[in-house]
Amino acid sequence: MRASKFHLVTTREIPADAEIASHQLMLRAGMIRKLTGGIYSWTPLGWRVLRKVENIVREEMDRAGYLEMLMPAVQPAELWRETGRWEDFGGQLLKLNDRAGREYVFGPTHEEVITDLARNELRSYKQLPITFYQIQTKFRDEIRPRFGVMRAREFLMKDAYSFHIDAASLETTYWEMYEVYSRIFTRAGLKFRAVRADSGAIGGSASHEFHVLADSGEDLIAFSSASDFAANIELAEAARPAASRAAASEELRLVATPDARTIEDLQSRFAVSPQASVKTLIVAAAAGQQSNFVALLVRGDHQLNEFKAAKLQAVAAPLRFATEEEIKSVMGAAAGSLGPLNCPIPCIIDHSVAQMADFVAGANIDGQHYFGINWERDLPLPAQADLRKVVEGDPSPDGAGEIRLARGIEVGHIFQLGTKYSTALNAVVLGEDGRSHALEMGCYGIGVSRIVAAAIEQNHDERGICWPQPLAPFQIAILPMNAKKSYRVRELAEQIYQELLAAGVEVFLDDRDLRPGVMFADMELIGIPHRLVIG
RNA sequence: CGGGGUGUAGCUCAGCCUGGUAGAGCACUGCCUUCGGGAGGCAGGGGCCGGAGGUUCGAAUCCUCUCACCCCGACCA
Repeated sequence: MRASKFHLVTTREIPADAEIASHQLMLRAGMIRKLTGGIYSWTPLGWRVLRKVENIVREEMDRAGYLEMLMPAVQPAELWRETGRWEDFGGQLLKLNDRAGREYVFGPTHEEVITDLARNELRSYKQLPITFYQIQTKFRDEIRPRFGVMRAREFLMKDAYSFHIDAASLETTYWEMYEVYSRIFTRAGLKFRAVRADSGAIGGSASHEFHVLADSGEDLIAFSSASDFAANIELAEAARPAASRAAASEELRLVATPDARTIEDLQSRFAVSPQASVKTLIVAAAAGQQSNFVALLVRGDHQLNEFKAAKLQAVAAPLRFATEEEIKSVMGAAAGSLGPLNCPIPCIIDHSVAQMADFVAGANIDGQHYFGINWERDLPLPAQADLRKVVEGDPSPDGAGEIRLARGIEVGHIFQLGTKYSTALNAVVLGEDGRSHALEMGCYGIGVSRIVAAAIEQNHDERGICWPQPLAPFQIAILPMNAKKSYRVRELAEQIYQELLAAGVEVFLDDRDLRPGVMFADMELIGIPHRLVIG
């Protein structure tokens, strides 16, 4: 490719609305242009990179024997009503009407369409297992699109769906897909980690996420220093403390703590270590509970894991924190002076709180704390649960090594769906036993366009993008210096360009007759790994 | 959706408080000089100051409404 023919438009200025490195660099390099909120055009340069990712994904999927196809982006509402997701998918679903007023959705995912296809195509267990996939534009009406193509509303996704006669076959393909995904991210030159995950709105049982590791990642992942345990922090369980509770050594006493509203205040003004204090959080209770609110207690140095809390039977899902007014009227004291002693609503305490002795907590009286609280002596031990986020240094839940934390960008997610969609859509096949069986189903996604941004997040420096070689738009740039004045430079550049082209190398000839510094800066910005300077 | 912020040239931003001929740098066009790390000079092109309404002799500037975008939160590949 010749630069003069490639519409390369780079800028020095950082666009004001780009927050993270990948978004800034993609705009500065001229890879993408925003059309409107969360919707982007890919320029010829950006498209080359996107296609690199797409091809790696396609090659590995094909190699595993999965079958590429293409499904419609626009899907009839009836299908979504059949599975209940017309409502359940929520505001993210982009709903459309045609001229007759018929309702459609622009596909955010394709379980409905593929399962409809499967119920019409698949008749016998002999056709199974089978895995279909497509690489296609999806639309999810994100509440808050941000970071360019990292969290766009319209994006390119590889989605795959497998069908099985039984759960064992599903599990086999699931782990096979796990390996295929690992190969894909390895081939793309990315540092990544697979973690156990919540299956969320897609539904199903087992699920893993694949994260590209980057400090700017929106997700926190926890993994073991010694074993292969790895989980999204939402899911990572805190190991039950092994030690038994220390004996009480202090008297219970009420202490005036005016203006001490936070754990930090207690620490700085009353020399109470966060490990010896308890945080009390008031959340809405699930419908039908004896009280409208529940108090959740975690140790002062810990943080509530809102996902774990929302899963508790007694707690309303989604989680809702009580407002200041609600706290005041229910507890009789303001946040900052709350605690388990004389607590008018049910308490649920984290396992680590159950281990505490001689601890400090609010007295449910404004400006007062109890010091020297001991379970079973001063008050009965309430219900316990795993409530907190794991922290660095916790023992790994599988017993091997300790927890480390890292930031990641979710680029892939695999699910064992089971029969959720096949049952809803009545997709069955005949088994060896001559009976109908609901299809066991798995689904597997990769955010193709997100990978481009994630690769930049993980691989850039102050001068620009440093593509892993398999994703680079070109492998080598030829930069002739001052070519206008030297026919030798021009001829040599042209000759080498032709030779590399003939050899099948993706070569970029900068024939723009610019000053050297400009060429160097541009090539470094767009991240061409190799550079041949002719002078 | 809740909270905060911003809309002036393709980009980054001044100007607004205190109303009076719309600006700078980068980018773009032409010419000259320069030429191995984002050059310099000269001459140019480019704006319904987000939109609508109002106040005023006069509005980018003041007022009202509206739209768009960005940031923080819940959601996700």
